[in-house]
Amino acid sequence: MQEAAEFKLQGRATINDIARIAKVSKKTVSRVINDSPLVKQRTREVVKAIIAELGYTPDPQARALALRRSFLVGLVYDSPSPQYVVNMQRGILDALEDTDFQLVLRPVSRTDANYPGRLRQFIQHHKPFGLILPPSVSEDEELSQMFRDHDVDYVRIASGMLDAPARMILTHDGEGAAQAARHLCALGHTDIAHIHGPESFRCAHERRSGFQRGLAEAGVTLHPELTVEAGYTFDSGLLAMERLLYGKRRPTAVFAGNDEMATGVYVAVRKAGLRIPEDVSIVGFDDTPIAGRLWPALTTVRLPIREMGHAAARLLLDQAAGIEREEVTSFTPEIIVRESTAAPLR
Amino acid sequence: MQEAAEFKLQGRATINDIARIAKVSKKTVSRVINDSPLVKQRTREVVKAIIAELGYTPDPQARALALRRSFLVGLVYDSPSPQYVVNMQRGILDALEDTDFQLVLRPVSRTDANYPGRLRQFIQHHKPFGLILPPSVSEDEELSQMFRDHDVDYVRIASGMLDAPARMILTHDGEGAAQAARHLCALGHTDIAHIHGPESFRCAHERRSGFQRGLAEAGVTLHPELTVEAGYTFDSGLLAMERLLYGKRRPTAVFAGNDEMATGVYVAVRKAGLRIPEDVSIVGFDDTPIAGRLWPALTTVRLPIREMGHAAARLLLDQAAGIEREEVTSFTPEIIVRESTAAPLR
DNA sequence: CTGAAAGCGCTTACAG
DNA sequence: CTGAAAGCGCTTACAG
Repeated sequence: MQEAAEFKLQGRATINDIARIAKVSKKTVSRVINDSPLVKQRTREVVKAIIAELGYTPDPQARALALRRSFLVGLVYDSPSPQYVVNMQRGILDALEDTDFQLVLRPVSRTDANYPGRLRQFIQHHKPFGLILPPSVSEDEELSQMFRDHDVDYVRIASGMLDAPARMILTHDGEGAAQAARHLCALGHTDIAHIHGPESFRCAHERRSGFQRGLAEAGVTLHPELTVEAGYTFDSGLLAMERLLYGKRRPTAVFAGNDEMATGVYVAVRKAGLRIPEDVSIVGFDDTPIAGRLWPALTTVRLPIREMGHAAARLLLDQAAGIEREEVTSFTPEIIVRESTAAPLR
Repeated sequence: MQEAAEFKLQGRATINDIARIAKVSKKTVSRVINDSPLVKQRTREVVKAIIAELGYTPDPQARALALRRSFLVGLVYDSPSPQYVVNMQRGILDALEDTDFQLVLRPVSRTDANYPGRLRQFIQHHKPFGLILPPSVSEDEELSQMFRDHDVDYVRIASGMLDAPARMILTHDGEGAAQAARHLCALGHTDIAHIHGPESFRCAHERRSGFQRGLAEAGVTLHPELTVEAGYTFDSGLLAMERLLYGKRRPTAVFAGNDEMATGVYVAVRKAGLRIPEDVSIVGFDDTPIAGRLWPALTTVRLPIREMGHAAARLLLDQAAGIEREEVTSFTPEIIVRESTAAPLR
């Protein structure tokens, strides 16, 4: 059996097969697999050649058991926008392709008081390799503390510097919002409204203050009665816009805190019998696929969500490889002018 | 140490802790965990009580190694519609919640000739508990054969009876398409176009033939020049509609094979300066979230995608539990009449 | 109905 | 630079 296996392997090869054929110990094979420097160059080459020849790949379950750490990367999200989630998934999968890591989905509800408890159970039980946290999950300090306590790697995607550079993907949401403001002011708008996301999302604040800053540069002020809070969802955007349309001063332009809400704004404007952009100009945020599918196509602030997901996963792989990282990875959004904005009719 | 652990466990409890405290062997604890009938009632109760008290849960990595099978459920998809994918994920996650199973994402490209090879590598390597296959991946016979050869459970979601009932979620796409036809005919349309999905998708055939059948009932025929193929994507839907609008006979109503393409149809109609539904009535298929976000809201054939995902995951859990299933699980779509359809102006 | 031993395929101190 | 032994936390025949 021992000898026969050298020629014909039943099933997949194991570390023992490699060791036997290479005439070294399993330990040495293990060292080669794990890129330990403590292996003689010649030995390493021989082992690698045999690994390649047999198409051997170490069993992830066995490694997980021995390392007390699985090869799962969890995406923990509570995003109300499905488009955001899909794009992020794509980016992460791009980075994880051809690695041993698998992406697992962990949607959570921050309104569920026990959501950190459920997550703790998940990490204790499945010992994920790492976690990726988009907003607003990324903004929960207690959660990150818990991950550190349990020694699990994570990357936070947020619009503020909440953590060490190696654990952060920083997005300059404020700058993107300021661009939206400059665009609308340049067109000549002065009665400008802003529908922002929920107070519980930090990026909602960033976008609002960036927008205000941009307006201020042009000498325009954001009136409180033209500033309304919504929930980053289609329905809440629609409702918020209806409130604005029937308020005492009707805006000629609206900046919605994300594309989902902007989509709701479209419907409210249409239902009121008004035209886009002639009667109302609309700007969104994110540039999710829906932006280009609307008619007229939505002018929006593009956040490269897929690339952000890719970068977050890369960061996790770097942490594992022990690569130190001093500079923070950051993304600055950029306005994409389409057809939903024009000069006001006056 | 041995004794101390009885009172204070460092880290999480293991099967050894349970066995020691219950004064039985690990094997007996293992039997209780795996619901073996070969345990005396009294013993089972004692062990279960201790498991509950310590909040013990068996380590998935260790079980995976011993069972040669992991606790991952893979979603293998090539759907061009992101909304479809998100809904399906939600349904699967609903069913997997509070189980040990994790959902992993395996997007594939059927145009990549080596895609079965990549999947084989995944199943050999990660030994997933089971796979869920929505269209069009579900329609690949060779793939299913490979899964059977490798002894991995799977569930196919398709519009035809391609497999054993225990491995199928059947959708009656043809019936849904027939409803769309009846709806348009009842409104008085006779010049009706159909933009169908790619020939490589079985459901595209089903929808087309069901639509034709529905039209035939009302004595309406589907003219070849009003039948065009597209790719189930927004862009392809837009292009297809433009071809129809500038063809020799302009339809008063269009049935698009999915909502994504219907969204493209909206834009083509708008760009041509025509109104919805006055000049052109539009019907979609799927009832993804975008249907309700369009203006006017899209009349579409609702396929309960989330529920289908849930049912597929349930089927997988049933297979694992050894539950035999004779009847097939099936879903019949239903038309949701919204605002994008009306009588032709004539 | 129950248990002692061996094994799943890796890695981790510990020696040398 | 390399190896023999023990261990990660489970399950699987095999006995009794």
